[in-house]
Amino acid sequence: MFKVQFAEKEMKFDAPLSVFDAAKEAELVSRAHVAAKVNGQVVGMTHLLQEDATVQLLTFADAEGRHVFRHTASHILAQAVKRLYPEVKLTIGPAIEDGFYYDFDSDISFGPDVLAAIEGEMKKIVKENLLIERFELPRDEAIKLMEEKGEPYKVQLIRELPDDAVISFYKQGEFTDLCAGPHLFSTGAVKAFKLTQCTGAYWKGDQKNKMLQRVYGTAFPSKDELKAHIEALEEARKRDHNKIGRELEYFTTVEEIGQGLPILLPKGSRVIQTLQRWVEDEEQKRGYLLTKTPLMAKRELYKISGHWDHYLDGMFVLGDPDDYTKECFALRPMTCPFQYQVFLNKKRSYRELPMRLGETSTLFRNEESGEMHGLIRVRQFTISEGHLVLRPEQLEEEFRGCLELAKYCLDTVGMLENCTFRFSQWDPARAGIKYEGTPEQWEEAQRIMGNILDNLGVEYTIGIDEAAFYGPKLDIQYKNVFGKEDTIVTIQIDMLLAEKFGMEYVDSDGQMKRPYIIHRTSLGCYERTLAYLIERYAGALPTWMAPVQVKVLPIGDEHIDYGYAVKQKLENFGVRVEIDDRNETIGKKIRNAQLEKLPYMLVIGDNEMNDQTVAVRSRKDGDKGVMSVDAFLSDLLQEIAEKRR
RNA sequence: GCUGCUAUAGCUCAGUCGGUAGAGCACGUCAUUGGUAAUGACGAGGUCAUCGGUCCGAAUCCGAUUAGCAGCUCCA
Repeated sequence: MFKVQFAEKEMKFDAPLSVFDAAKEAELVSRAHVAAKVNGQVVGMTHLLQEDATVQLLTFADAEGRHVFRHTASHILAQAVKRLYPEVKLTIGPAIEDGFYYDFDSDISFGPDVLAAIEGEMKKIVKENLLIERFELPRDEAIKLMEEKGEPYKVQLIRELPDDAVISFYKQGEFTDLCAGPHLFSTGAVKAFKLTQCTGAYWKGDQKNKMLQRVYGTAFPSKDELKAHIEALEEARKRDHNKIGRELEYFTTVEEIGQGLPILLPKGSRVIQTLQRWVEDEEQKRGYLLTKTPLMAKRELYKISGHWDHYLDGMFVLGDPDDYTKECFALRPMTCPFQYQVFLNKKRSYRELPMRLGETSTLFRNEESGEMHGLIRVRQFTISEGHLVLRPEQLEEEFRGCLELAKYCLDTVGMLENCTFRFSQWDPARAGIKYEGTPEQWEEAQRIMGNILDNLGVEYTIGIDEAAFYGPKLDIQYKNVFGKEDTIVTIQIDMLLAEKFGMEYVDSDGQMKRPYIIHRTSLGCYERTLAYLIERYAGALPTWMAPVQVKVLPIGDEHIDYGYAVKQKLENFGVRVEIDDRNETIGKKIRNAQLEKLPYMLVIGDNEMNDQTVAVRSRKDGDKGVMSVDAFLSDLLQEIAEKRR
């Protein structure tokens, strides 16, 4: 006799039975249940219960349930591929955030026609409603089975499993795959799926390995859900900054200038200027000292910092890096060693610390050709860079200040709610290769940072092997419309560079001490931020940062002079105004202004000119009625000052 | 850098079987003087990304390069 505790009720059983049967006995099971959690572990509905257990039934609405569902979809994909192309070798095929993929080693490339054929075969497999059975094998038999099936990658995976690993397989019809599972009960549940694309991906994610063919897909329990998902995806892609940023004339690129070197057009430049002035003012309020340091330096500087050894490939070098009979310069890929010179300018006292240095800093990084993406990944960019030189006891307080500033900036522009935090740590396996310093230094810095993050109540994930070569980071991450994540803000503790540059201060006891350094950004890279803002607001930026805030639309020629007078008045208060004095109908002018997504239109005709008023139309709410210029201006300035979203 | 896709007017895109290029928008001129998402007429605009090859003939087929897109890898 054993007890099974469901959320709703407790059941007692005499003989072992499956989760499905137990749930059936309890009258809890429905078609929607795709898997279960037994004592916290996700299992399939066929999992055998034979002792006391807590069982939570999972549906597609649960993240774990979705995962199981889509993992089965990936097996259906693999089965279809093997039916159509038996010579293709299987590798791995997990569920991911919005779907699943499977990597194949194949000589033929999976173009649209091939994907359509595979989808057709998958439909058949779903219709066949094959039962999915789990079985386990000892290692040698598992290897033998996969060798017989001609799956060398699977053999390799089995060989790499730890000694105590359970080696399980899942079989559906003629198809058997090495897999930890769990899976659905049968293939019939995968009612709606779509293969979305095929791309290359390295075996085991390593550039040195063979490139495989990765087929991406997504799956849902119903066609309606699939359709809704695809529509939502299309909707998101309409916000793609790379598309509307060009259409709305924020930026462009020119073949002759080169990859990763966008031209910021007047609108994009104005937004960045607005953000930059605001961030610089905000930093000034928070005690930052402004610096302006060179964009390049001799190779010797980067040798001291370690960049020459660690990141030469990523730098633009002017001259022959190996010819020591001549000077060799390199454009800067970061600001640290330049800004440190400010501290090093004279002997420093503990009384001067914390020293907060800020700079709107342009950097150059020679990214590989396939890495560039619109304004998000570029070769030249400008960041709100800063370095804080600290006494050790100031570290936590100053780290808090940096985090507060970053959160304030991200919140003000409306991005904070979609940010995630990543505690980026080193990988001891790459000590001495990617990372400098001793394990003791790393453990110390990571311990301090972990404590600070915990004390501040920051919810974070841990990213192993994501640290800088000189220390751990708190990276604030943001996703673009394709779901791809990049760092927008970073706060880093550096325990190495101060030593390399011989930075020290005279402490209260007269002893020379080594300072801690925080590297940080307030709003990150302006180009990247602009890209995310365009996507966040679908091009309709909040009034305070909109490149054009107001457009004056005179109805006829006789209203143009008054229009210019209104424009002038607003401009006197710093408002960014344009006037559309073309010989076009008012309908046309409104349409154009609406498509430009600017916040306010002021329509002026006889009535407004005679009464010294404006007819206000907002992009959001349409016609807002007639009001005096002063009343409009006063509301507008209020909105801008509050940085209303 | 790797895998796949793409490149025709400023923009969005047609262009059939290989026979020397077309629309809408934008732009210019003229007419029109208007009231909350497109007034009308006319006009100008292209070495079909670049270079090379096949062919009597290439926007079209092939190759390379450059640039753009998605993914992988990378991201101080």
